[in-house]
Amino acid sequence: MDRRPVTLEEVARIAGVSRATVSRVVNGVATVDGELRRVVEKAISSTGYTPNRAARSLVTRRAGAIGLVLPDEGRTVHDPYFGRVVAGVLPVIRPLGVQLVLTTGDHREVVDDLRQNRLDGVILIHTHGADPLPRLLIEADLPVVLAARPVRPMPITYVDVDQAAGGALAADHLVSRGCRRPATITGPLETPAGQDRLRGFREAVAGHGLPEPVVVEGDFSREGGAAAARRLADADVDGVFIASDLMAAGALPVLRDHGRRVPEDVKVVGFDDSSPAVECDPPLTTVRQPVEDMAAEMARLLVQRVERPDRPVSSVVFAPTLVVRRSS
Amino acid sequence: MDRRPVTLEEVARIAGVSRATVSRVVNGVATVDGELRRVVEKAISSTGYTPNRAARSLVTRRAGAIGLVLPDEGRTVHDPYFGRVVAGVLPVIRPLGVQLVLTTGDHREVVDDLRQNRLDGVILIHTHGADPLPRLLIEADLPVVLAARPVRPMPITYVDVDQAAGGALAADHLVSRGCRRPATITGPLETPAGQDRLRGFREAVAGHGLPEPVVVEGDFSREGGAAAARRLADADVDGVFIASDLMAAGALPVLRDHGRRVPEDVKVVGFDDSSPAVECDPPLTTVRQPVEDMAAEMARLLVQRVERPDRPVSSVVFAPTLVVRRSS
DNA sequence: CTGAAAGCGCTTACAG
DNA sequence: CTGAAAGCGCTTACAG
Repeated sequence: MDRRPVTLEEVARIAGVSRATVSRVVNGVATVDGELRRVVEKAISSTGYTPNRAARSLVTRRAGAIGLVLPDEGRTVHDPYFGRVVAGVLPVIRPLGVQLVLTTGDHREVVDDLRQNRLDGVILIHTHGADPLPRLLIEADLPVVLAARPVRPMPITYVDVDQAAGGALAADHLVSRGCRRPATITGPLETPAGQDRLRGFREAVAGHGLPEPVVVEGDFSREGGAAAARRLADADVDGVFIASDLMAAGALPVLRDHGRRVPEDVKVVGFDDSSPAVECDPPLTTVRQPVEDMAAEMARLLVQRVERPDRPVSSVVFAPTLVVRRSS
Repeated sequence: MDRRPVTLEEVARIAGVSRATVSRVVNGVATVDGELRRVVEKAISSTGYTPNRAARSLVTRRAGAIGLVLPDEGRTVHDPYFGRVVAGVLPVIRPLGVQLVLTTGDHREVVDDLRQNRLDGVILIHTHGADPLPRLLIEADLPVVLAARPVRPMPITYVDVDQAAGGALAADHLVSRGCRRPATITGPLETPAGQDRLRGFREAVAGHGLPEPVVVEGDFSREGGAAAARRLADADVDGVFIASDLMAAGALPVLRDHGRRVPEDVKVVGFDDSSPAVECDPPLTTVRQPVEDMAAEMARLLVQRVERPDRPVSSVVFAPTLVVRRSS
């Protein structure tokens, strides 16, 4: 049994043409004569030929692979968000013959992999303000796409959800449910997501002619949500927009302990539609990001960037949706 | 600014030796003269040389990459288990210069990737009994490691937790907490995990001189757990081993609705130590698999298999541990 | 122990 | 439009 895969050489011999011609057909070069093309295509399918990517890589200096950079901390890998990103990226790149490589956020390694053509570009998820990697990559002019708007403005391609629109969605929903005395537990206010969700919520509340909402700053963590809820438990509010499901999961038991029933006394809307949203009691109404779609778009933008590095950077912002459950 | 990475050629010129010699030093061939080796090493570090993997791949017929095969269903990607696997594999293969490629379970693609040297081997997680992929890979003699013992015995390398020992751990704990009338909600009894957890639990219960436990078959799902709990709610039992946290999360509200307090009236032990275990009310005592360690071992076994395909297949079984929380 | 040389399987100017 | 040929950057028999 022959373990050696079919090569271009063999296809060429069978089709009675040169290797160059087969190569052109494989790569879809338009100038090949129609009849010849047909002969070659038949030879390809009869042999089951697939190009050897190492050989191709060697001459094109393309890896045929993009990287998904995880934070150094294993922490975020556990996040279901991560799986949704993968589910969005894969269907876009597989048909292109591009592989998805998982890599940790070690800066040297990422830059090295890119420089040495082991990776054609990278998708960065969960970068924080202090992370120097985005700027490093921009300065080296290496293809990169961020999964969120960077903390400080920079000439980089990113894909994000319209955070402010998400806050507004929450406000509109609470109002439609009869809330008149709104409050919010925000994310960390030094992050774009924290700021924008608050701004959107505030503006929509004002748009409904309601009083300025009570604002307590949180930190996106379960404990942070619980702490913020303690400060809110005795306030005169009847609806709370909590800027992450995880914080909401921390807040719910606190509200209950203070005798505030959800949704009867106070309605709650979260953000993310992550697993805590479903596992909470009651299950959370929440703002959902179309993560799979966003990830697919990141993959498309990255591939585009790899193929046409000269193109100007462009970013894309997606609209969030509301998932209604029993907490409101 | 020169974007071209340093090549073997340049290092050889700088060190005043042939390319072959540099190659030998890079690959740790022992026969190189000590002095020469030092000169070459200096040239390497002064230039920051890293081998071009496409070129190397082309001649060695090794991809320098292994695949992590996800189930076709995007479903399981969302599982935190997946992230723990990645966190375990990466530290093992990075130092070896091996990449981790994510791929879906399409059989043709997996076999093709392996045959065409785009992947040196694959790790299969979440395969079920009907999945033909493991057998396909064995028959083609392609390197593969399973994340669990296969449903039907086959000559394949796998890494698993000692499921029976996990069941015994649960039994011992319940008994030590004073339970005398045990019950269990099992996994699907056609799976090895379902069978073994039950067997281990039963044997340990018998070993303590207690009566045969009440057994209700479940299916590892939340709803299945709830359904099984309804059949158990009015039984005369004071301790339940539930073979997955997810089922336990479904069972807990049912028990509560039937007026059975956890842990006062009935103690509960789950399995997996997954996120539902923490998010349950009360949080679950549960059997934990050392997933990161197991994943690291899978990576090691796979790399070994790639390097020495002749070696006999061996598998590894890890011991589970008990995580005690408030449900017991 | 070391080097000259062949060759891995492609792509791509360059002629024609 | 097509082919002959060079070349991508390595590894590895093969001599010496």
